[in-house]
Amino acid sequence: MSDERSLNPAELAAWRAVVESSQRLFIAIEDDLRTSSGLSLADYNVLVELSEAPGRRLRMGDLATRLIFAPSRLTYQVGTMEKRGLVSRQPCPDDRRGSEAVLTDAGLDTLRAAAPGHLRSVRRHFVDDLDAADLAALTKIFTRIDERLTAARAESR
Amino acid sequence: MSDERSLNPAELAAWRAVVESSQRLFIAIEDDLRTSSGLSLADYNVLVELSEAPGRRLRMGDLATRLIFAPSRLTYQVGTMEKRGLVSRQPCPDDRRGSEAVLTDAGLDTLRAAAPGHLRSVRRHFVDDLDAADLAALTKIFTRIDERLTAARAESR
DNA sequence: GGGAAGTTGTTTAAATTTGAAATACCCCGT
DNA sequence: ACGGGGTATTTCAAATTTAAACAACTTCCC
Repeated sequence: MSDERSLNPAELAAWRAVVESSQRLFIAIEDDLRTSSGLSLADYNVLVELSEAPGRRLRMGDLATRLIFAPSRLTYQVGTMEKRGLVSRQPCPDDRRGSEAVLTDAGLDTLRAAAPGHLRSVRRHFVDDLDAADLAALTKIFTRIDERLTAARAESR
Repeated sequence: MSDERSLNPAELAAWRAVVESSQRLFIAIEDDLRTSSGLSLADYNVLVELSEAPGRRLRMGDLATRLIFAPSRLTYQVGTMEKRGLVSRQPCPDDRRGSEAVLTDAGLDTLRAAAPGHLRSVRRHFVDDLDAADLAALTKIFTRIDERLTAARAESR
């Protein structure tokens, strides 16, 4: 647009709205999840990813990528969930460096118990405020941003 | 929409797109800021808030609210910035319980040095992908979400 | 085959974030 | 003026996150 050194008011307003509101949104939804199920959003997302994966299991690296977690963070995260019996860890059959996180039955039960409340929370704080056009716009915009980021990341290697 | 227990595909797609992409977006922009200026996004935002405040100073509580920081987190954050000479802390004149964070000249210089690069980064990863309609849509949507959250928070007290 | 080079995960220590409790103070009603 | 009930910020310990250094494999390429 104008000066490439700064942002015009419309650009700045959009950027600040996204930064601040998304922050508050995630906090509100995580608070709901914590009080209704005792799970953190990270816990929940691990359970979702594993439950959707074939064999209810994923390589640590895959899981880390999907969750956008640094490797050591995932090691810790899965460690705490293992202690609580939600997942177990198994050595990877074909690659002995690797290990897999596996969803336990208890983990699946926990997810099933937590999901309705969480989805209700997402609906209440997010979806209910939006019409179909809004949803489409958000999906388009954030998908595009993500593609660009991925492309940029690929370049810088 | 349909079943109030879950989300339909369009709703789920929008939610996941926002969660994942915004995450990656913030990480990318913070990485840029870190390498170009050595500041974290939290550092930067503190500097921005103080620079825009009358007298370049804010009560700790106000600052915490604007940054969406828990009080003790802000105490720590300002502590590290004080060590680096970016801000100073002064007792609040009219309320002896309180203290104010004050932007130092060095802090302002640091902000001025960091801002162009940061804004360029925001432009590159975010603004450049969007047209005026996208920006307006984002501003509208996230402002609405924020209003609802604030209303909900007010209710629950 | 042998080893250099690259992967995958974990470990460690340090930095950050959280949450509860402590501290210091304000303000209102008596 | 005094007590009780808030409010503002810090302190402290525990939990989480990060970054760097490792250990154990795999892969490539000769």
